[in-house]
Amino acid sequence: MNYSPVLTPQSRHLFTKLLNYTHRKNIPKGKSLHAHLLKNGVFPSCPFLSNTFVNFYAKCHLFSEAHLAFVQISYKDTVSWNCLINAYSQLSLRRYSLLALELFKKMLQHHTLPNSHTFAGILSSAAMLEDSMIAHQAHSFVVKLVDSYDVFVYSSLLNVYCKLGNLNDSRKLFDEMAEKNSVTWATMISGYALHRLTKEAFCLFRMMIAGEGEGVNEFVLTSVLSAFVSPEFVDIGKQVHSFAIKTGLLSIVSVGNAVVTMYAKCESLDDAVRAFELSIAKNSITWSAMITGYAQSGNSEKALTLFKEMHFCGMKPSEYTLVGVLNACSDSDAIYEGKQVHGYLVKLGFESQLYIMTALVDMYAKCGSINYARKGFDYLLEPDLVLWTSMIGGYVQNGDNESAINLYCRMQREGIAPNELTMASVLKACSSLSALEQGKQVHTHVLKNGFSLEVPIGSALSTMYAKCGSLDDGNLIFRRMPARDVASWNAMISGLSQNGLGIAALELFEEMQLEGARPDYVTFVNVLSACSHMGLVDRGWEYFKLMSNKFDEAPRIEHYACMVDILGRAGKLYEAKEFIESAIIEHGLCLWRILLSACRNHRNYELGAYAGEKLMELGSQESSAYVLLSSIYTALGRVDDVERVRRIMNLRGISKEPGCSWIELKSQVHVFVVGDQLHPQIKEIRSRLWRLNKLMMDEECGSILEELVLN
DNA sequence: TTAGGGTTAG
Repeated sequence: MNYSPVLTPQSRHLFTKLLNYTHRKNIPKGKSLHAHLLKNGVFPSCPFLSNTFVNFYAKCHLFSEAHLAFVQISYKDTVSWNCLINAYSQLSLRRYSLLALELFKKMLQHHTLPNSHTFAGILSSAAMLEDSMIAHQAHSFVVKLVDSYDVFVYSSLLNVYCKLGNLNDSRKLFDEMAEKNSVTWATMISGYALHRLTKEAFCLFRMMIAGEGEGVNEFVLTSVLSAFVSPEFVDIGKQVHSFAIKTGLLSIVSVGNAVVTMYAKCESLDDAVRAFELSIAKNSITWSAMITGYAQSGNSEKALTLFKEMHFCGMKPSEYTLVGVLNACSDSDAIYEGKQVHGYLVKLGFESQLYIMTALVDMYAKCGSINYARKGFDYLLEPDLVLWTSMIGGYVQNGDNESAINLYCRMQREGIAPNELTMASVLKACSSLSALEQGKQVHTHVLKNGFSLEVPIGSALSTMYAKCGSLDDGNLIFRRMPARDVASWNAMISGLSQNGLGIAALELFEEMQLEGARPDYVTFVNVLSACSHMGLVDRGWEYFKLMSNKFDEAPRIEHYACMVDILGRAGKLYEAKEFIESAIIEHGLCLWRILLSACRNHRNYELGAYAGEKLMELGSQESSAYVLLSSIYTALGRVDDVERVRRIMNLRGISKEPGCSWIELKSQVHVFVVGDQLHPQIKEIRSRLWRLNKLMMDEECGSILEELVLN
């Protein structure tokens, strides 16, 4: 219906007032005016004013009142619908975007023709929901109904295609747009930034400033700065920073925040700190950006200190700040501080917030308090996929692989689709349990969900098969992976080595180098461990030296341990002792422990006693070391020393933990603890073991037998 | 003289 409003001077006065109340979100005054007009019967006859009231309530987020005012309009026009649709769209929240789309459908059912204002809102809801069907449908409407010069609608279209990842469509639209303004430029630049097309984003920014920088505002600057997320872009980031200083735009707080974030992401922490300190107007985002910057660069303590400072400055933390600081606690194993932050955020009423709960669960899991993590998980009635994945990953990190798999099964029963990280964690749980059947089932889920063999799924799958002893399957997956990261190589090398195929493991390491992949410290642990299993002393030395000479990797305790193991297994016990004593590394405990075992295996009790005494001197807490030492003294007939070792063990409160082992057969896990008789077939198993032992004895595998009997 | 688009912290 066409209606040309004719307002009396008095109505115009009231209307101006209402606009003012809407702008200021002055709810009491607006409501009182509404009541006044209703009482005097002025306004039902004037749709123009009615729409303005719908708009007033909607903009003040009083949606029930807005709806009431809306249904009371006898002749709803396009504007009446637009007021509600756009108020919902502007909230940028999923459920409100869905409501906006619902309203749009009803609008069409009521035969009300949408216009450019409608599409601006509908397209931003489609962008929020990343709904490509709605975007395309709206686009066809736009072509039919909207003037191609309408910069609002076309910027909105540009935005939705950017959010959907159709950057080529967006750019085509951008180039074809007859009229562009700063919003159009900012949208296109942020689209590139969002999809990590840094060069394209910067190129567009330069095109914009080549036109003498007209229209460059805080939105354009924050968009382009958000594209610089790794160290190689810090120089162009600095250029944009200088531009912001020259144009005076740096005084706008969002620009300052984007500069701090940019330097932090580019790992120029000093520059980030300087930008933070020079910020005149800091808001909660500025503090969050710096705290997160510290946390992500491993400076957890500084992150925590800054969080305290923020509190003293009277600045209230936002959910982002809290997530940042909780991550800092996780990374530095700061459970005490983490609990304090937990108490604080409960006080602030943030405990039901999903991202915060995810960070809390993550923090407790990483700090080893898996039960607290689970409590947090259970607190939220509707955990999202990230939270499920964090909890499952938390169990895996804490070695509770059964709980990880159980939770994954529950997640499936509840119909929640996993993502790559969920699958990788569950596969890791299967690997650790050597649960091949379970692992195969998870593999079918990987296929069903259509995940590709890229990292991390590909490497988790090949690791699972390799660790469960299915080396052919592991290798098949490994070879089919489109690209392999160092972890994938490591997993396969370690799988081969652990399954007695040391030579194949070393060949794979050579292949890795030929392909130009750079080994890391884990690779060398695997390679050295393969040498150890194969008894390859010279190659062991060769790789140990290669690590620092060619790859600039300083040997860590694990590598020293492998070398002691190599020498020990080969019976080069005195060479091993000298190696330990000349090692430039602290925490020699585990090195002496390995030597002690080697001495026991080679029956060199004198040197074994020397290693054992070193362990006691260093305060070893490992019960097996004391047990071994006392059995060596027993063999040497040194009864007093046996008694001394036992006394020290008691004094230090060290008791022997029972050994435990398990195997999965036909989807059932069989567990064995030293000395238990619980397994239904225990007699049969023991008798078979003794027969095996006898066979090995006949094959002169004396040391292996001794190991079996002693453990 | 009612209704519209884009940014920074997880």
